[in-house]
Amino acid sequence: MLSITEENYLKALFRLTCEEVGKTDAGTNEIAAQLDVKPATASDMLRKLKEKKLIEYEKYGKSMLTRRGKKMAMEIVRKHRLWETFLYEKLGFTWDEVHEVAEQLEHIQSQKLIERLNTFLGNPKYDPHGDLIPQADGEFKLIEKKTLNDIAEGETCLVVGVSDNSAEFLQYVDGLSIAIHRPLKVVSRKPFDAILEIEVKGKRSAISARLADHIFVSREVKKAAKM
Amino acid sequence: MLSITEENYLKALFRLTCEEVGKTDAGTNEIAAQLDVKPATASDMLRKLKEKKLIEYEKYGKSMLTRRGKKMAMEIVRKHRLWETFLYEKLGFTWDEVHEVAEQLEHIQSQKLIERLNTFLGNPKYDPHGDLIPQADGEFKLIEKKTLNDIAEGETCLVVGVSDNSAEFLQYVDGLSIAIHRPLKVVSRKPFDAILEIEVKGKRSAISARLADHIFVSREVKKAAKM
DNA sequence: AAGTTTTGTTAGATTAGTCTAACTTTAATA
DNA sequence: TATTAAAGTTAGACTAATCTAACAAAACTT
Repeated sequence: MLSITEENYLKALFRLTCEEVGKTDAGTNEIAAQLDVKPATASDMLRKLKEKKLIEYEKYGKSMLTRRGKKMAMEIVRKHRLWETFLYEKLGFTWDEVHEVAEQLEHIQSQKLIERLNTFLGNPKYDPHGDLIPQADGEFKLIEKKTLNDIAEGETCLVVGVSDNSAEFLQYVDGLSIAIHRPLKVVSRKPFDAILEIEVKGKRSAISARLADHIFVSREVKKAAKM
Repeated sequence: MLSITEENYLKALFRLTCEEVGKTDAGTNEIAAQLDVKPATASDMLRKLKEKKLIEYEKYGKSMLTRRGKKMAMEIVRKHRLWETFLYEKLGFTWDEVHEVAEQLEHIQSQKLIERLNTFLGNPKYDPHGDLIPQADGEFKLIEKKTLNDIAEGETCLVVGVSDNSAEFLQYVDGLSIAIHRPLKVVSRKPFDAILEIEVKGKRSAISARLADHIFVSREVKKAAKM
């Protein structure tokens, strides 16, 4: 049985090294920053996780999850996202409120609970942020993420997620009516000052390219149906 | 903000000193036993809780909650029982399974979560064990508990709760078809060997007076309707 | 009332997770 | 390549919660 702290290290490693295509390992400082602890603390814990064969790690080297560590990390991420879905769908929490509470709920130990919750929610595939929920059998499809910056002028896309889960950011995008599974049109872009003009639900706003980089989108929407 | 351990001490004190009429304070050994720690450990923590003005305690004396400590303890008990109700009502957990998981869920910190959960469950008054759920405003009606041993031969009563939440006990009473809000008839009793013959849902069983002491019952049921 | 048992406390050790400060290794750059 | 900067580690200290062992106080019991 892992401690809550150990679970958090595995989750951080999963986010940093597995979730996106291309990434494979993470440095100690990067891991420490993700968990908001000092590098010394992370260094120590990485040594312990290596002992437990949950990560691959050599002194002064980068870290990555072992098969076993990845499996456990995905179970935690699965719990986190199922709880987020519960809070959003059943208790009416908003997009930006769910993360903080799910950070606590994800550590509840009960196999039965999580499977019942999954059934209760109707086997959801995505959480309220549009992130894929790992399945009980360990299945998890990696998605090549495309951001708002990849969308050409005049094109409409579908928002599928965000890469910044801070309450500040989530509230900000909510203020622009940006939401999961909602179409978004890139009206125009000014590359040199890096500002995009966008339209969501008939409402136009400006967004910086730096922020647009945190908004993941999927396929173009040819017929901007219910905008 | 209290630690999980501190919350558990407050909850133990609430159970031992507040929940039933008559009880007002608890000894160190009793508290240690409730929490499954050594008396030395409890002694130390009682000193700390006194520092924080959550309990009244003097060296070598008995302990009781202060007004502030009691309020916090009741919030934890409220959370515990709301989660038990959720697990039972919404996720189909059985009577004897809910306690263990609720022990973890009760420590989740989110005012909003617990109020939304309460609404979602339709403002329940009792948990699946028949125990009263403390209300958000701090209201909590003490109930004079009457046990199966207080019921005369030939009389029928209504089961309202149990005082032993161990999985073993809950499974045992479940095996006798004893359940909350279900009528139970005391067919006969043999005072000297302390065995009661009871009838639930037309099924007769024998139960020792020692175990009967852990089964709380309410008013007699004159017409044993749907037995 | 004296002795014994029960109850409760104190002291010192242990573990997990964190920190700071000092040090080492690796990478970047002039 | 020599120096500097960045990244990472080690050592030592701290806190919270626990334990065991030894001690002290209170409560029974003749």
